[in-house]
Amino acid sequence: MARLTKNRAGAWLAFLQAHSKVILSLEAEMLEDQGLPLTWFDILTHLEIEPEGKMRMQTLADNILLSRSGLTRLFDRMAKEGLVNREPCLEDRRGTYAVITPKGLEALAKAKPGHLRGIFEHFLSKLDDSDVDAVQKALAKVLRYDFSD
Amino acid sequence: MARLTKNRAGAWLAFLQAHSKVILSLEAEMLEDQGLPLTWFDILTHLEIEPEGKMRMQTLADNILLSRSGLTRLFDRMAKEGLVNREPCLEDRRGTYAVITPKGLEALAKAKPGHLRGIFEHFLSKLDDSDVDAVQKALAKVLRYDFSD
DNA sequence: ATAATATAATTGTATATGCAACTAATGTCA
DNA sequence: TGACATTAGTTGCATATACAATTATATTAT
Repeated sequence: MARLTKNRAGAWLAFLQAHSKVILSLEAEMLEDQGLPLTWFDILTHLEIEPEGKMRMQTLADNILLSRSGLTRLFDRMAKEGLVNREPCLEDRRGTYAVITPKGLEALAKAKPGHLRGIFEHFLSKLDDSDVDAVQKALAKVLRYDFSD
Repeated sequence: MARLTKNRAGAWLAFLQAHSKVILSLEAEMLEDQGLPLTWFDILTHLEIEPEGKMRMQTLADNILLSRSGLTRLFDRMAKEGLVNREPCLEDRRGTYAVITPKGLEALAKAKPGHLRGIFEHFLSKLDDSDVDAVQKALAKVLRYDFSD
């Protein structure tokens, strides 16, 4: 294992702290301005990009990194607000589709611009183009699947 | 507001996903190998670096980004395991010091090498020196306090 | 074809966390 | 100095999440 130099420790700390700072801001703003928890926004976003606005529960849970039971409850809460709905899955009758409703699409459309503005305000606007490229390139390596894992 | 180019979106997504991936791995390993939740490790680390191994509850809560009530309960759980203790604060009798115990120091010392190894394995080892510098520099800008906020 | 196994989603239960209310101590200002 | 506001910490209550068990359906092996 290589040495933990000052630069490496600095990069790691900056990574942790920057994430906390930015996410806390975005969460607070989303809740304040739209009355939506960020997880709700996340779900709506994932459903919207699907061709028919629907996705299997399991896949959705994987996408947002939540346990299946966690998703079940979260989804219940969102359904109670009319933002999403369950639909039986005909191909596999064990399964359920998570579907975004018109009201969900509307809430998402309303929330998106502010969220995007927040991402700029708290993150992107602080970086010049070369920073953006460097961060993207470096963190893509972190994400890359590695056989030695 | 500037345009959301493909590169910018990519950097933002990589940032989110890299953080999730790395933190989930580190959390799982810490719990698996040491029986410590990562938040516990965090608390112990913050206390250890204090001159006398102690810190006011409020300050500690701020440092680990937890509500005061959240810390009260978390600290109770850790105290029940003997890793930390409360001490009255003589200068301000409303206050309480959070103190790390010998057992806490021991647990921390035992857990540190593995955690460090994890940070290398999941994050630092994927980056070359120029990545490290670039990430550190870019994310330091994100953290910088900005008067236009 | 059928028995054994695996998978999708939900539910029971335990844990973790935040907000608001509360208590005790401190600070302030008129 | 003494009433009022502020601060530190804890507790009651509501919410969010995970793990294990459960139910219903699908897949596999013989």
